[in-house]
Amino acid sequence: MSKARSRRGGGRPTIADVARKAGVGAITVSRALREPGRVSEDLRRQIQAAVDELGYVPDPNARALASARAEVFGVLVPSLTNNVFAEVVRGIYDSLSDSPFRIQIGNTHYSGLEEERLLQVFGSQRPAALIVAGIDQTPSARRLLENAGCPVVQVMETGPDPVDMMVGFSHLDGGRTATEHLLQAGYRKIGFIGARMDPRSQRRLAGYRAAMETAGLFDPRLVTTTPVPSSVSLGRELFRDALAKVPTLDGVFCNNDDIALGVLFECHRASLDVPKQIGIVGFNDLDMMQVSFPSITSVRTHRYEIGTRSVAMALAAIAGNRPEQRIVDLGFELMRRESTAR
Amino acid sequence: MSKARSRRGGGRPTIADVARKAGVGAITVSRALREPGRVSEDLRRQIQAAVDELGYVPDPNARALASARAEVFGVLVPSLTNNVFAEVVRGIYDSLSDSPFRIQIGNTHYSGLEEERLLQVFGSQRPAALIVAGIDQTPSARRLLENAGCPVVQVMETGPDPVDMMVGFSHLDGGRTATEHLLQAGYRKIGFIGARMDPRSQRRLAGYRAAMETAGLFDPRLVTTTPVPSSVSLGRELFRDALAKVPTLDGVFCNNDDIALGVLFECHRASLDVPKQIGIVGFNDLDMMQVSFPSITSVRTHRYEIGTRSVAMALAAIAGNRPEQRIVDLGFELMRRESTAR
DNA sequence: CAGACAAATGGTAGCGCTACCATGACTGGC
DNA sequence: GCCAGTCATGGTAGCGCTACCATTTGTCTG
Repeated sequence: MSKARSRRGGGRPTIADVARKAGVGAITVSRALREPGRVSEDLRRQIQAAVDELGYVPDPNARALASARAEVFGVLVPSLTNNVFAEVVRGIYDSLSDSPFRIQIGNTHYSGLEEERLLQVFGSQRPAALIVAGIDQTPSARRLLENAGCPVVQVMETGPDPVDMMVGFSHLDGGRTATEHLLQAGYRKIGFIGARMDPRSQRRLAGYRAAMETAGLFDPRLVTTTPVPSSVSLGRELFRDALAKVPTLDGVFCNNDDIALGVLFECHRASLDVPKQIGIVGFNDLDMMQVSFPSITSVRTHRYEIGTRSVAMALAAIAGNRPEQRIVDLGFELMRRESTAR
Repeated sequence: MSKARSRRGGGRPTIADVARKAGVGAITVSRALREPGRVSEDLRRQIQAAVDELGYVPDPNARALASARAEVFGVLVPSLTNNVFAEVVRGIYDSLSDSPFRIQIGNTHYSGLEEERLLQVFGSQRPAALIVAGIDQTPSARRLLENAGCPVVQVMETGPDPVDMMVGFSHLDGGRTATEHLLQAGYRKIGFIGARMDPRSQRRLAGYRAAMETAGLFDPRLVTTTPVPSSVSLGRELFRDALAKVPTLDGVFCNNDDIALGVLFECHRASLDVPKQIGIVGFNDLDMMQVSFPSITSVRTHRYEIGTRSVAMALAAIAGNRPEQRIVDLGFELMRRESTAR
């Protein structure tokens, strides 16, 4: 039919092929696909028929080049395997599954430098929006976000100074609430056990410390932390360290639920009664917390909702109506369970 | 300087700006960036200086359009929160972090139709490679993979008929090995407990069944499954169901470790001695299996390595030297622990 | 020293799409 | 019935980059 398929390109149908087949101009095909309302119903039908017949799929690269805007959401998280971020990402995916937007995830490995590098890479694509975990960007990363030319949502935490928008909650309040709960339950020698100690963990620790100081019970020897990535087995080890330091320990607030589970298992192993001798509180409230024996008190966080909400805000901003509320605090909920019921 | 910044584009430096500043042709800049060996050292240095000074970052969309090939790895997994796939994805990310390739993850939600849709979307970008979980693509999805025009790696499982390449292991053998271990330990009324029951779970079940039939002990009432997504709490519930059906149950092979953990907790709650009254075997060997009390026997799978290996094979194929071994079986390892030590 | 050949560089012409700016056909008000 | 104001459609000119094909220079052969 055509006298010569162009040398490059895989011979896939282009918008020009569709236009020819439908007997319209290329630009009308483009419009029919992106702004159907601006094309008469007749032509729309013809074009759709041509699209179906040819199996035409628009080339997103050409689209991005021509419009100087890629239909991509850039998402930056510090870890892919940590269930917490996986849930946020799942929320983002589910919210975007019916939209034309693709998603590109970057793994910063909890490194500010890596975050900068990824922002550079992501920015070069002119993404439609950026969603980044945390509020502690390096100055250079912050500048990249400010100049990204697209909506930016910082997630997981709230803070006073958003680049653009924020969805999260106060980790400091979460830590304080968890610790106050232990205090109210009558525990006194309450330890803090934390792994990784990223900025959010630091703020949970700060909340713990505030509560303990208010009660006049803070003692630095009660705090056991490590920069090592969190795991259940690490929770067990850290708990043993903590007990070695302070044998009279009668409660622990754990950085997260993996650590808490490790503590519980070690209590079983050492025949320490939970909650009688040791009270345990976790953070995030993973599904297993309510099932364990005994079930474990934890601070429930709304991770999936953080993902869906951040997308909703970004989409609104893209559509031109930026939410008037730029900082959304989704809060948390203390789930009281057997591990602190004494 | 330039008489008029083009109306479109964000005013970011382009390859022409770099070329002008370095006093060379645009194409030479392009080469210096992509095939440094073909440009003299002098020019390379000049060009690098211009790139640094201008802060030039190539536009991946323009690059993809011009070269009919995007530097993107498309990755299709059925779930983002399931730790198993998260580990595979982490391996992929780590292997690709120093390469120019970006990664795009698609979440199929265990749906063949969704997989087809995503393959369509991914294919429209002309990705550099595709990595897909599983070997049970729909005929239409399989056709899309065959016509993708790029290396394809099917991961998680091995099978007889790869689209292109495969990295995984035999879930059937894994299930059989786990069950045989329980039999050797002296358990007789061994149940199978499974959630989600995707094709891989089905094959683990088939392995269980094969082992039980060989021993002359298979009984359909020993099998308890549900299509519901897996979780620790579900494991607990399914175990109660299984016990209600067969009160003399003395062992369980669990679909995965979440289920196994749920079973363990229910045993604690019901004061069933593990391993004396009930033997438990999990699948995947998550970190917590070795820490739990008692520790849980599990089939260790090499998820991270599946990710790294699949990338290595794809990169080799892109570089033009397709591995001669197109099917790589990474095997598994039975980790014997307290939960079956009677 | 002519001719052949490789290495280094550049010019031109798109890749497939959309922004921008016409154009023509209507509609409605006075 | 004329003019402004819509609406539907199309043409043209790029977006920023690279494939392809020169062109130039230097090096080697006989």
